[in-house]
Amino acid sequence: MNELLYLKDDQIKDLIESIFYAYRKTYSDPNKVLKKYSLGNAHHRAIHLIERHDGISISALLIKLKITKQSLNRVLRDLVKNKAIIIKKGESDSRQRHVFLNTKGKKLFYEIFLQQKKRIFNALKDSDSDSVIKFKNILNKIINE
Amino acid sequence: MNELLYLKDDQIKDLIESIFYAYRKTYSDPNKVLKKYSLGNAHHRAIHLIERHDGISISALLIKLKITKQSLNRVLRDLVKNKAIIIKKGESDSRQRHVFLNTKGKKLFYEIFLQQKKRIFNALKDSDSDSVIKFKNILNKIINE
DNA sequence: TAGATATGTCAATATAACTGACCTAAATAA
DNA sequence: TTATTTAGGTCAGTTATATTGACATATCTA
Repeated sequence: MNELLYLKDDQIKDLIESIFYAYRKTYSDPNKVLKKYSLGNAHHRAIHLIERHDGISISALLIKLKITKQSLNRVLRDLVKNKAIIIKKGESDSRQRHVFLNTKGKKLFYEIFLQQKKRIFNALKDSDSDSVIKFKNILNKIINE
Repeated sequence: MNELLYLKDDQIKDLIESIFYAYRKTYSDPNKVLKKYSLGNAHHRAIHLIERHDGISISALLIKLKITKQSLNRVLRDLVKNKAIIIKKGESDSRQRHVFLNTKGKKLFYEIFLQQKKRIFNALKDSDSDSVIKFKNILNKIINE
């Protein structure tokens, strides 16, 4: 199958490199904001997931973040200290904890997100919806492969 | 401009999340291989760049990796110990060092690359070249934004 | 009631980065 | 030629983020 130009080894090497750069740039944009709040990338990823999944449980966070509960605990402790999140006992199952952004956390999330959004928005604004759909599609294929 | 569906905040949040997952998956595939050689992700990124830019200088590596020379030095020392690279003095400017993969390094690179290639190849093999071109295009726009 | 589940925590360690200070050798400009 | 800049190396200490392993506590379920 390697006869296709875009599937030659060198093209795939380039893509692998580009995926790294796209990740690094997208996730370093908010560093100044994070520093202002004395938070790091680990906190950023947690905040992102909590915003996307309001009331997410600890175990669900662990699965998405793929870190140990000891690591997650440090991150959540910092965020509680920072008054960015609140953790509530589950109602149906009180062993579970559900994590929510509070007002300060939401403000923080949007401050972070704004930095990242700029880059993505500017990259996409001149592309047609077909390009964007194909982009998402391939990204998802890479993830789910 | 926010009236376009694919540029709504939630869509952009999804994309930012997907970029992270695509990076994480692509770069965790070779972990078993790396562990076998007692190397980590830092070594992987260096090896990748050295393969792509044979004879690259220390300063060029520093710029691409965006790490300090103290960090890079540790990585290169490990790779020299591992007999994966050789470092030669520059001919025209003997202050400079040029880094090359040797036979063992090339073998190691391809072993690592094979793991990553599988994922990318399978993700792309059913896409037409137009999709792949658009994918690359947007990835590059994100990087160069 | 016994066992499984969800979570928390203590302690030690690893990895990969950082800052800051200082050093050598070689190239280049005054 | 001397002074300065450049390319790179190194010592020491620190930080961020993760790990493993052991153990504790509620709470749910069979």
